[in-house]
Amino acid sequence: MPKLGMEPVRRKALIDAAISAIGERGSLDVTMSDIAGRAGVSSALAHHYFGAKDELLLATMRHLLAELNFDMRQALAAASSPRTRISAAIAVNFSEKQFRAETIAAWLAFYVEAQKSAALRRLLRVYARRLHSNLMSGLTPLLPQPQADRAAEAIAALIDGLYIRRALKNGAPDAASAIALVEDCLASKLADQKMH
Amino acid sequence: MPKLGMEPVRRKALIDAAISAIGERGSLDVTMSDIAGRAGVSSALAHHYFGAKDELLLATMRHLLAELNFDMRQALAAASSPRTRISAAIAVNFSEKQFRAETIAAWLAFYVEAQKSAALRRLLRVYARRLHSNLMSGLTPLLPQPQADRAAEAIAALIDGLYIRRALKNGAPDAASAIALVEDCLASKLADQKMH
DNA sequence: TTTTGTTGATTGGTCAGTCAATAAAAAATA
DNA sequence: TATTTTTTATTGACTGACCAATCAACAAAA
Repeated sequence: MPKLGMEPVRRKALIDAAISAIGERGSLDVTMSDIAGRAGVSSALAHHYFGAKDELLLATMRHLLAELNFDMRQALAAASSPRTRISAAIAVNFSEKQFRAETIAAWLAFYVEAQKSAALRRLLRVYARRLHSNLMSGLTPLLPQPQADRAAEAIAALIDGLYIRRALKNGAPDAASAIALVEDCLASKLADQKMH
Repeated sequence: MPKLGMEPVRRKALIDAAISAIGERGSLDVTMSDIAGRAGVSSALAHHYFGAKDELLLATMRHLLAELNFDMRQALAAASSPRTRISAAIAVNFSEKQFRAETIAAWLAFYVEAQKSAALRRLLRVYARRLHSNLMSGLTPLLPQPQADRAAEAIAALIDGLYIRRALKNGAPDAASAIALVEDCLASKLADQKMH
């Protein structure tokens, strides 16, 4: 039985600690010491494994993105029809794991930071493109191309908007009503199409 | 002719400088020196008039809010029917003056900061409530209460979402397509209602 | 004995906020 | 009007705190 090195363990712990710290503070200006402290190690060690703060933050964002992507694939795999694919793609963003004060705050903070960091901006664009294409895979069978495209755009904007607005409220996030709002908008668009 | 004191002049200049600095950097971590420098004064003077950085930032947010409010009143006054009131309330958010990279970045940064600062959070809630009620004044004559409420919620979230997504793109903001997207969503909802 | 893991101490830089000093304008006084 | 006094406007220089990043040293495994 090969003993694992400490590196992956520490990296994971530090990334988790970073999410927690960012979520609590609500922004990216958390100190390496704070993050390292939460992970139970010294700040020197965080530097040892990640080199610089930017890298740790970037890795953290990548982690968030990867988790969302994983959940998304899983949800889509379970959906059998185009219509359920759309709903699945929407629901993932408001799942128990994603739609938490901590995660929401982190996403938001990264959005802001993306204006400074080209690397982050690139990552967020990847996410945007993926969401769009996932939505499109369900929408194109139901709507003509231009409408489908516009619907996907609207849904994506709605999701981001609900995230940002959620950040202003206090108390536990209400995923159900958020989903209902998006679904309602989608239903309108689909019904609208059928009329003609 | 009473000579005006310098105070209001400096305050205005510093607030403008703050917006410019925040917009350029894309976040609130701008230095007092930077802001003061843009306004052509020393950082000591900025402290003299505003006391602390927080206060300057708060005043800046208040300024942004007041301007939006002013534009909104003007736009609503020119609208004669409920339907045009809704469109006016939407369009203001994407007007030449509001929907600029600089202003968008500042709004976004303030949203994030609001998670730390209760005072900012309160201000943003005022804005949210105002937008909601302005939208409702146009929506209630056209939709039953619960649908109107939901539509207002959706429109508000869409606007915020389009702001945040806009911040990720580069190049000039495309107000026209943003408005079209929101209007399209609204049209769907109104048509949807008529069907029943 | 080499590699891996870990830290305390240190450094260099940045920045908010303070303060004493100065200049300029206004008001009060002679 | 000419003068002193007070108020307003402004700054350079400084301080105290904080923090990312480095490094030499130590411990523990391999």
